[in-house]
Amino acid sequence: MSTHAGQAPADPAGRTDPVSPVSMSLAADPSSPAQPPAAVPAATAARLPHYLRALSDFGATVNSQDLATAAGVDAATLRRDLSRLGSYGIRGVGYDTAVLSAEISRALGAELDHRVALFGLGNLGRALAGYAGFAGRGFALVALFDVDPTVIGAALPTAAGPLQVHHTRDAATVIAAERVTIGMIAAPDGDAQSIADLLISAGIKSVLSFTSGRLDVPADVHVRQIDVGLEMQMLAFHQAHLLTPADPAEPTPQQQQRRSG
Amino acid sequence: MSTHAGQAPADPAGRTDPVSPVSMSLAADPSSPAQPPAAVPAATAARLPHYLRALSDFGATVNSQDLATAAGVDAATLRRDLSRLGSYGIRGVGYDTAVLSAEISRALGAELDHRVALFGLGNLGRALAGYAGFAGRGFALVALFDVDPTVIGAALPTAAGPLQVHHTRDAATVIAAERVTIGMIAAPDGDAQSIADLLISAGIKSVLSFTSGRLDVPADVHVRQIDVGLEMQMLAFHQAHLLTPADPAEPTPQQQQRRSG
DNA sequence: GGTTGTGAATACCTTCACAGCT
DNA sequence: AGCTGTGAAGGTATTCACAACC
Repeated sequence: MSTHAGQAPADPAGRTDPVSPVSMSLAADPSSPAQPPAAVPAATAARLPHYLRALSDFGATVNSQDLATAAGVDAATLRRDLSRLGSYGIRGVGYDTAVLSAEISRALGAELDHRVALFGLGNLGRALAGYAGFAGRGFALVALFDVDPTVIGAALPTAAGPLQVHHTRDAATVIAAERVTIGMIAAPDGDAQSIADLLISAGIKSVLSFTSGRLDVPADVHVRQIDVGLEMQMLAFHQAHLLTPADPAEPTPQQQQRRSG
Repeated sequence: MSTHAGQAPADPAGRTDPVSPVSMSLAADPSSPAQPPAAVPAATAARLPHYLRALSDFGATVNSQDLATAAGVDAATLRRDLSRLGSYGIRGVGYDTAVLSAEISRALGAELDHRVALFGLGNLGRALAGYAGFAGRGFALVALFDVDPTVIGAALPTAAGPLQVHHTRDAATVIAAERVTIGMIAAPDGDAQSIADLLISAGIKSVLSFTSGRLDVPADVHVRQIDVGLEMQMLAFHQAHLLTPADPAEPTPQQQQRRSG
């Protein structure tokens, strides 16, 4: 995902993609009378993590222009996005990075201490287990599952220390005991749906899957999929049509200018 | 990314996010007089890979409703998307899966035989090297790079056979010799920009990075980023605001109905 | 003077609904 | 009868531009 002329970056969704249309708020409850707390549009929500990361590149304060550039979006878009979380900017000055970080983190639910279970310990699964980025962003990897008898029971190294591998069939018990809130699926494509079913019946509402097919889940379960092949196809698309690089919504704001080519 | 009430799936861009706004076509060449071949909007482009994958679930023909459901989008959206590639449907019948696959593949540039170089052979890099999905989708992994002297020169197993590891500093030469067209970065965050610089000077226009920070590249270079931590933050957001699951553009169309909760 | 927050304008995407083809 | 392709409508998101404020 890049943008046009080397200036305004557009999207996020990018990954892959472009755009996700559905906003996310008022729809659910027909009984709420007045106005719901506010409702952050999906497009904005997708950019918040980018802002949070970009914030770490700055000192005590930032103005919208600089932060937007670092995050790969338009300054006006950034200001509108942030204004949806509340008025945390100071006119004539900019944003206090500490305050803003805290507010974005709060909006992202960072204080909820999410506990993650990982299914599938092949190459990718092990790489994920070793990923150090979890703890730093408020996620704890607390359970590992696989169906291969040669790894079950073993203690696998993870970024936060070794963790014992359970059989997938015991997932319900372990998930309850470990108070898991997020499931990650790094198993073969063919096993994904049954793992998803299992997660659903265990009450998990958030799933991150690295598999390819579509997962069939109830409407209240949130699935995000990371598909390397799909991302590559998207790059191939842009390579094929050598057009002005456009950012497919994807969830990945991108680009700026710099060099000239 | 899921959708609301358990019915129409929305987005794609998803991954990450919602939406990418920029379309992609006419902008580039001010010299073309009449109408450019057409121009596929970014939102549509992001969904094409999903259609392609969904197509493999069907027999000789499919109608828009079934294919849309399988791909996680609205039937009208699918029809409009496909109509942008040309008129490959048959009224009263549906789409011929073979014809449609071929057309989508062509639009995605599948016949271009993309050659991929991978930078960084840690856990993630090795997992990617072993990823079997490349060949099947028209990508060939042809070069491996790292800076660790203990792996350089070694032959690392990949899905398509062992490949020798080169030092990153020799990338320019190897990229030219192997006619690489796509670069994948699985190195530590701090090394990403210098690798990107190197790719750019070697003439690479498409980059898929698994790092976190923003990569600074010229406007004609297309970058897609896969950031696991960011995806997790997005899940956390939805978990925090237990709203109607909305699909963040992301580049990932999703969901349908099924069970009820 | 500088910068935010936001009304208004614009662009884009999705969805409806149906004419037209098989 | 069935289904695609698309005009038109509706909704959402981005961008401009400026008033309010520090």
